[in-house]
Amino acid sequence: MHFMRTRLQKDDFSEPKGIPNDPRKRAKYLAIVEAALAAFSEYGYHDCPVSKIARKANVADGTIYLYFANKEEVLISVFQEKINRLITDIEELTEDCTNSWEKIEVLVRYHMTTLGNDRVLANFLQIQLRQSSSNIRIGIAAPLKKFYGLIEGFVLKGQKEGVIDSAINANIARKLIFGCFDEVISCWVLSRRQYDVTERIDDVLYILGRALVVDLENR
Amino acid sequence: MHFMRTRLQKDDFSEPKGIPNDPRKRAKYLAIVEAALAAFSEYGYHDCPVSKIARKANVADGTIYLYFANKEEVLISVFQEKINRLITDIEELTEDCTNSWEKIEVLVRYHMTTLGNDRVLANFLQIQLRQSSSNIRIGIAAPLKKFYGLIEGFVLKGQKEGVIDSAINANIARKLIFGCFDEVISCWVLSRRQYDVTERIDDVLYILGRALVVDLENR
Amino acid sequence: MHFMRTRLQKDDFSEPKGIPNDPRKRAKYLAIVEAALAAFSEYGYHDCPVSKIARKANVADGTIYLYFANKEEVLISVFQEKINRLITDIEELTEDCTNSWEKIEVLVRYHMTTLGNDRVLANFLQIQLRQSSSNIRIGIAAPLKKFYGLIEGFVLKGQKEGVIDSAINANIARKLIFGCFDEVISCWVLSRRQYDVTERIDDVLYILGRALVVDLENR
Amino acid sequence: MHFMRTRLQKDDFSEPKGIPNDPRKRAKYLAIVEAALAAFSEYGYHDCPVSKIARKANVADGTIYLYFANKEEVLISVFQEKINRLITDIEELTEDCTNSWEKIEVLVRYHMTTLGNDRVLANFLQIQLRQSSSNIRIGIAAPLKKFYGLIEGFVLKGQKEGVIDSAINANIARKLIFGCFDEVISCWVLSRRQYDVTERIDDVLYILGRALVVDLENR
DNA sequence: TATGAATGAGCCTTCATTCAT
DNA sequence: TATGAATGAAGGCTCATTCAT
Repeated sequence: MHFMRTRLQKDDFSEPKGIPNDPRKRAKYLAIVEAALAAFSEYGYHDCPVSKIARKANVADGTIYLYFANKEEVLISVFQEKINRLITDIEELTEDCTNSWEKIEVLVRYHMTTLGNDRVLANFLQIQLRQSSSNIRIGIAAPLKKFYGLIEGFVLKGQKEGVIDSAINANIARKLIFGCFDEVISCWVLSRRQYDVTERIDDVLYILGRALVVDLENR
Repeated sequence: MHFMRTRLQKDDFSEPKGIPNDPRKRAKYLAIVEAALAAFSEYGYHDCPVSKIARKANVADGTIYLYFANKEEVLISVFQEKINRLITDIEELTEDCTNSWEKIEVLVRYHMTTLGNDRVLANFLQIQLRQSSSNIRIGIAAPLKKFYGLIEGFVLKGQKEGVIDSAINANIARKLIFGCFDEVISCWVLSRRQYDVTERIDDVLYILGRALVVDLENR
Repeated sequence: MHFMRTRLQKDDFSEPKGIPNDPRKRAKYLAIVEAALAAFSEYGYHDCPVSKIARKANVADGTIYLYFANKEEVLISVFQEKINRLITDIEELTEDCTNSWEKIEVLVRYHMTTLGNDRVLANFLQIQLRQSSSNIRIGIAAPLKKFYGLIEGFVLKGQKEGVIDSAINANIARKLIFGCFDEVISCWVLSRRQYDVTERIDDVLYILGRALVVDLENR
Repeated sequence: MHFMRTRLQKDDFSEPKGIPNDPRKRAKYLAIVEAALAAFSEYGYHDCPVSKIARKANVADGTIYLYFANKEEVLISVFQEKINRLITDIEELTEDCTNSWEKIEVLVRYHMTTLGNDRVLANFLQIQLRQSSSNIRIGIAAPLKKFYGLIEGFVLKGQKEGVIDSAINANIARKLIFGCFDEVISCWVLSRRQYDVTERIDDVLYILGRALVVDLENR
């Protein structure tokens, strides 16, 4: 039976298989995740047969289903792996910042540099991930919220610290920040022209600084 | 790069079907466009069979292909219809503005109000449209660029007028503006919680004003 | 714009699947070939859905596409299987002939007997195979040329041996021979009346002998 | 209802519309026949939509169905028009021949010259006509039989006259003659190489003469 | 009579998923 | 655990035919 084919028959009770603990399994799990990242980037989620992922991961098609419930879960897992890594890195990098605006600067700089130097990852996160059914959106929601929360936290903290204008709606600020670099990177990924997005980072930070930081001239 | 995945074996003899002039045909063309908008919003582009559009438009499946070359072209046409309408409306509404920042305010306000009051349209523009293959992205590029150009034009003009900080990269400003309301609306559409995005307009404009406008305190 | 007018510009990289070596696969490949032969004969190529072949072969529709690139390739493969068998058999049978006219006699006799005793095969080779698009004609060309070459080779050799009139254009002779038994068998297959074509073999050989053989009365 | 789509529902009682008497109608009938000849030759029967015929004939798609019951009948009518013309011409041309072998010579010469100078007609008669369902074969049978009868009549008469070997089975002789020039012309039509088939006529007649004519050396 | 827009049945093909080995 | 051959549902699209005008 092919019961995953239609949403209606979606087995709501299937627990997500999750990241295996056994290190050997974990290696194969990660191999599939990396292969999927590459394959989705190359072909696009909807035009990427599971068999392409399997081939890139050097496993049989069926093996995918020993590690993931279905194709959607593969996409979700790729996102989780990548976004969690981003979050961890940013948390680490921002530890030593003197104020929250600086943390935002570090975040934007790190995020844009990371994606700007990894077009495959950028393509996945900016483009392929959006090719999603509502199932996927649900699966993505939690880690994405965490990433959002990270940014919004910086804004709120910055407001408490007095570096960020308290009149700003922090949630909107988060959307401004995210929306801004998201748009910058998306345009870059989709552009035929080859240019270096990381060169845009200062421009982005300048405008975000204007938008957020109190007493701008004294920055 | 994944854009070139399919060679565009362009059928040299198929004239683009475009918008029919004959009013009776035009009516059916528009009926299909509206049906497709609704169907894509409801099911998502990839999970929406052409037959669903046909049913919503009260025509036979084959009739779709008298007006559109294929399913992709339907999506593109819906986008063109809608974005052109938005552009026209905004151009009209901004005619009387005294300065370019005001124009941006009108644009943001109008855009957010329009989508905020039409969840189906918002879902289509913010979510379904992004579910696109590279072909679709190409088809969408032109009118989208026009919309982008409208915003960027306001920014540039504002800089000449002295209302917008000339140190800002206008292109990045465009991405900030677009990225910001885009993110705000996307989150709203995807949110389970029912709230009124139009209530966020002032917050958005406040932060965009900070980001762009010169001499903010004296505004 | 009509980017995607046709689904697939035939994948130029798809290697012809060919006859599998793995004996288990080969068995299924042959099962499909036989099923296709029967199905094409029964319904005619253009009126024979792939699903009919699958059903006759006791496989799922999709399985056909694990062995053949498309429906056309199925037809081509059936032809290749059958014509190659004919060629091999004839080559073997004609080894011991004392002269080339005898070889032609054996060829005609064997061909007409084989088809005359296998109406399904005859129907396929004489009728269904001709229902072909130019793609199919191209796919068929090589083995057909081999069969033609076999006949023409006999004629040429016969002329050297002095059994066949050297004034004859060997290529025309090939067409005479082939055209003659081809026509005889085609008429038989299409005829409602049930008769035994093999009874016509001697008549065919008599007239071909007149046409080709030198010094007929002394044969 | 689309009841012609499947054979089962074929309306056996629909009388063939036949050639109209009204001269104005007859002109349009012939226009469609000529357009169909060209269209079938160009695209192949199965790859030729009725709309292509209509366009070539400068009529609306629906108009075809005022003159012909269905697409099959169009093909049949083209064949009838053409073969009847051939038969009439040959009957006329052979009137003055001194013996039946001469008549056969005239027939072969005329047939091969006509088709050899009209690749479109040749393509239709040799290739497209064979792309036929059994319905078409039935519709074609009568005029084809007449053509066959013409040839076979010449053979029988020639045998009575003593110019053609009486030991020959006249029916087989007919198949030899027809099969031979049929094969010659088919190969020519399908060949990429551009050559002049009419130059093969003498070769064909030489070999047919050997096959049929009594006392060849004294010819 | 002529038109051509509309119909909708039907088919080739893909590919997520399963399961025998 | 891993394999990969097999499955078969599903959908985009075509086109012969009809019928309202």
